[in-house]
Amino acid sequence: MDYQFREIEAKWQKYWAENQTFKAELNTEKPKYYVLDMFPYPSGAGLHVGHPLGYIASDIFSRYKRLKGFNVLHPMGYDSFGLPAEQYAIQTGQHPAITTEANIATYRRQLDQIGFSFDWSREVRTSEPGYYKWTQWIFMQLFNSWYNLATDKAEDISTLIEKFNTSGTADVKAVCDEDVATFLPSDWANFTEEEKQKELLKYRLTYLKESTVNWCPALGTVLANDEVKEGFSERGGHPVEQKKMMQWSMRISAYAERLLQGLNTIDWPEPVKEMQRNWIGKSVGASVRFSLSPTLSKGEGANYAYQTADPLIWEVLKTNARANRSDQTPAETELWQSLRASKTGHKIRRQHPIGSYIADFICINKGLIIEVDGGYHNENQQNDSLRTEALNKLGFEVIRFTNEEVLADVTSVAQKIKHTLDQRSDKLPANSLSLGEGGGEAFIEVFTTRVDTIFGVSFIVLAPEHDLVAQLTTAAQQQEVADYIAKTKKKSELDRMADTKTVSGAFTGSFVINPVNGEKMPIWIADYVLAGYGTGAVMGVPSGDQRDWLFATHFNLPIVQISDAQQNIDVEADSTKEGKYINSGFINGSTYKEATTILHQWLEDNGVGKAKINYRMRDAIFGRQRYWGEPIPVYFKDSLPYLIKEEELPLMLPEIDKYLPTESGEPPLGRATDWTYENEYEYELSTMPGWAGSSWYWYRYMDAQNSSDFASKEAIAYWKDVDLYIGGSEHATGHLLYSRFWNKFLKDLGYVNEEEPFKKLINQGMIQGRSNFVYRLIDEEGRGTNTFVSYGLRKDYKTSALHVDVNIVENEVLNLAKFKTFRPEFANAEFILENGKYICGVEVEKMSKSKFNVVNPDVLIENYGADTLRMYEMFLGPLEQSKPWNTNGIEGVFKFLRKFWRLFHNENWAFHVEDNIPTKAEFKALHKIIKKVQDDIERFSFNTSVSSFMIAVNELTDLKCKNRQVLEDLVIVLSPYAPHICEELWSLLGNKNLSTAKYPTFNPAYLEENEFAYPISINGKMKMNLSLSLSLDEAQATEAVLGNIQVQGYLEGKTPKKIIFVKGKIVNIVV
RNA sequence: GCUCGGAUGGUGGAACUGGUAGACACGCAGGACUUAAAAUCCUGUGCCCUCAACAGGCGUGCGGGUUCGAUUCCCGCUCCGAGUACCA
Repeated sequence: MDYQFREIEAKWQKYWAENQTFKAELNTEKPKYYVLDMFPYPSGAGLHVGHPLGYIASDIFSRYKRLKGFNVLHPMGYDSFGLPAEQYAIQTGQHPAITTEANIATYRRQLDQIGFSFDWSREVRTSEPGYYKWTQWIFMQLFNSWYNLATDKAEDISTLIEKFNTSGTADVKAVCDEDVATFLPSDWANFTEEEKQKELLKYRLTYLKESTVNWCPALGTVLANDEVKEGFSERGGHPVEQKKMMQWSMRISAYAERLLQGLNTIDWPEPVKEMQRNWIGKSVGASVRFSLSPTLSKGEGANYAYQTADPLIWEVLKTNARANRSDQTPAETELWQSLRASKTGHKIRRQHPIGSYIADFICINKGLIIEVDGGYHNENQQNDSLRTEALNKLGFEVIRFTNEEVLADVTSVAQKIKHTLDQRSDKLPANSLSLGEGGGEAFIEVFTTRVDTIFGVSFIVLAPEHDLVAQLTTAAQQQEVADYIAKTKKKSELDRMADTKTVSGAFTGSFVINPVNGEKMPIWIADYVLAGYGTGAVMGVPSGDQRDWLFATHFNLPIVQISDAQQNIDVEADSTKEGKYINSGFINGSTYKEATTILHQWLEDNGVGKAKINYRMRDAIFGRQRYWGEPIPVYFKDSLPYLIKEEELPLMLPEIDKYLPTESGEPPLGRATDWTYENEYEYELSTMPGWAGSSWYWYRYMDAQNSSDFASKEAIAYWKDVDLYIGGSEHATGHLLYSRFWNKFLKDLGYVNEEEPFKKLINQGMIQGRSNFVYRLIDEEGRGTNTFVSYGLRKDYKTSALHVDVNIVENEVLNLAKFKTFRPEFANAEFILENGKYICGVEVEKMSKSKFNVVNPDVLIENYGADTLRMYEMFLGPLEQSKPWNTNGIEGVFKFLRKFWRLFHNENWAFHVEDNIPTKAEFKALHKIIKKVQDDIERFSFNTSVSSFMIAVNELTDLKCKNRQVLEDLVIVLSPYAPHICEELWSLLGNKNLSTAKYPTFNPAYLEENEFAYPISINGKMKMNLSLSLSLDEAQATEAVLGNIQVQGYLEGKTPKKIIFVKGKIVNIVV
């Protein structure tokens, strides 16, 4: 029988499914090998032709590894939560679960007919409660953890509470919010439960925080940075704006350094690692504090050291403070008597301006403010907590006493104050570098990677959004600054990015002092400084930074040369690190390295800065205002979040009437009725983002049915990590980074064993569309006619190009009959042909329905079979290379499989093999392919092995090989690529279980030759071939070559100067 | 701008550590079989000169270099693709 691919493929697919042929073994002595594909989102369009490419490669690899004796885990599942199903639900009212289910069925059918060796018993779906239970469970672990910098890992929150109990915040080194409080164990003990929870939330690895988010009004949800491309949503291309919202976040920044270092330990494509490095964005530099210089000169200079107030309202505050001092409440007067003149051992001031407030009492060097409540001064009537918060921000701790307390027992109040002051260190801890540190001086903090250029600073620039801008702007500059900020806001993200040439900015009217030389320099705002990076403030060094140079030139600010190596700084900035410093005070004459070291030390010693590492990576937003996602297992009590109990998992997604946000703007979950925790507390209404379910799924495959753990300890210990992960590079900074983050976290908590989840990563190239065009003739009035001109002749006519369905074009030749039925108006189409054919134009574009360039794998399988599709997809080119989809060569692969089939059959298509001893040539052909295929697969060069199969089959056909022994081995070697035909032939050969056969052992003896046709080249140019025995050494070979008549002819009597002989490779004669 | 890829016949691509450039396939041309077509099989196919063969010349984006020898290594450039972006 001829090659009947349809019957053969159906038969073996059924056989594999019924026998669970590819079920990974549980108890085995075999070494493990875990091959993972990026699981698909089951979209309504069905499997895209790009998907099978990676799946086929991983399937070949898995089947090959099984033949090599490995216990292979090769699972598949669905990332089934996501936006499209929800969009569809909004439009149709259809529950997303139903759409998802239907789509999965299509995917499964399509996957099955390609003949993948997946272990379907381990299938996962992220939208199944049995799966998302564990996604929620991991969320809970994150909520219950903090990142301890001392041990450099995540720990249970109880270890933090323990520290608070025993030593307060003193020896806590954590990755946490910036506004954490500093307190003593006694303070902690006095915190209410609410206050404790509020404080702990600032440390948890998943936390609730007001943050600026990418809000997409059209989608009604928040998007992660990597889901926004150039100001538009990646999905749907809707505009995205910045908005402040309370949001769940993941403290991925805690892992920045480990995520960066881990990249050096894994075998991933360099571009992906590079993208992750850029995303993490580590910069090594220094933070420097520039103290604010008082703007008022009349006598204020003397007060400078104690200047702690907002410079703009200093005058007002000072006057008010003076008035307050002469109009004290009885309690204040009473207390002042006990505190004044260092009676407590600490210097305390009363009615002292701080920021835009006046503190009742303050000890500046301890950073402590004492407030007596119930006062009747105007400025004290503000909400106390607001005031405390603002003062905390400035770096001050506030303790409060009521009037009654003070009047009742002033001595005990004074004692308490003294005790608190005694306990406090002189400065606030160095890690809280906020305004107010260092005794209360106001300053602007900048981050720089070139602290060595600090003597070249001639101005400071703040982002227009910087917190201090309003306070720093003087009355005279008020209008200019306000105008500039308004202008910046109007500019869209896109404009701001496109317009990097125009220099713009505004002077605030205020000044800072450069700590290294005491020089006074102006504070500007400009939109080239970004609020979201570093501190939102930069020091302007025009001689060393081109942007600063442009800014200085534009606004006539001084440009100071700071290195003897800097050149042409009147034309452009020179950022050289060479040379010795000049005009640079105490670093004059030193080199870049020396200067940096000296300055780091100097900054630290003088309390005005320190060496600092900055990361660009922000914490990941972890909430979407969407329905079709994992509910966050949290409820709110007194507006603080609490976890539900572990045994209450999974928190099921509630049924709702429609899938839109509520009228009041709440997320869709707000529509759920009777959906409260313990019939009392509101649940969190946002759901988890798309990446939640995919950030740990490879562990679920290890033990997919487990109901008591996300996977058993034993399964995790055996399978460890993914040995080979194949997928698209579009996940480089999303999925692949989040997965590494969760993996490290789970490892810190001891749930998993490996630091990195994916040992080797391969990116399959993107499959682009390949569109075909016809050229419609245009008449004099510019209207399209019904006549079409072939591609080669289109230049002679006036035509317009039209997309034509690629499925009615073969090798760029249009099928005229099918074209006439393609659209009704083409029924009477006429053609101007070349060589009797209509040739279509070709262009590579994105694959889309509107461009008629979508090729459905189902059609190819119907026409050629899965084995042909599998081999053809591999034959297209290197796996990692992007390429346009093109079916032009598929015939060749199909012919190859028929030819292969014919090797096992006689002229009458009857199965026929012979049991004789293989000839030398047959062995040679076989062992060549055995070696070639194993080498190719190990280096993921699947396209070249397809070529080699063709060569092998051509050779064996020429040799008329019918030898059972040879053909049997050939079947095994080909089976990972074309499993169906090989299974059939394997069983025709009388064998069973091809998938557990042993890959044949390569024997180099069969490839040994005793002669080699040496290429003889003269001066490097190949002239002829000469067959010589491989046993000849250099002298013998040289003699034989020079003795050859033909060689002598080429030499034309010249004497060779030198002869290069490389055994088995080449002979080169130099004349 | 920066970072990372890439550029080889009419097309997809091969040449793995510097050693016969163009494997394998598509397409094209010619032939066999056939009444004919399809299918199948055979032959040829980088370009140029030449009736043709022999022989020769030129050829891996461009310009240099290293080397007996470069698609491969080095320097400089052009173009294409991807990512990223005023990151201090």
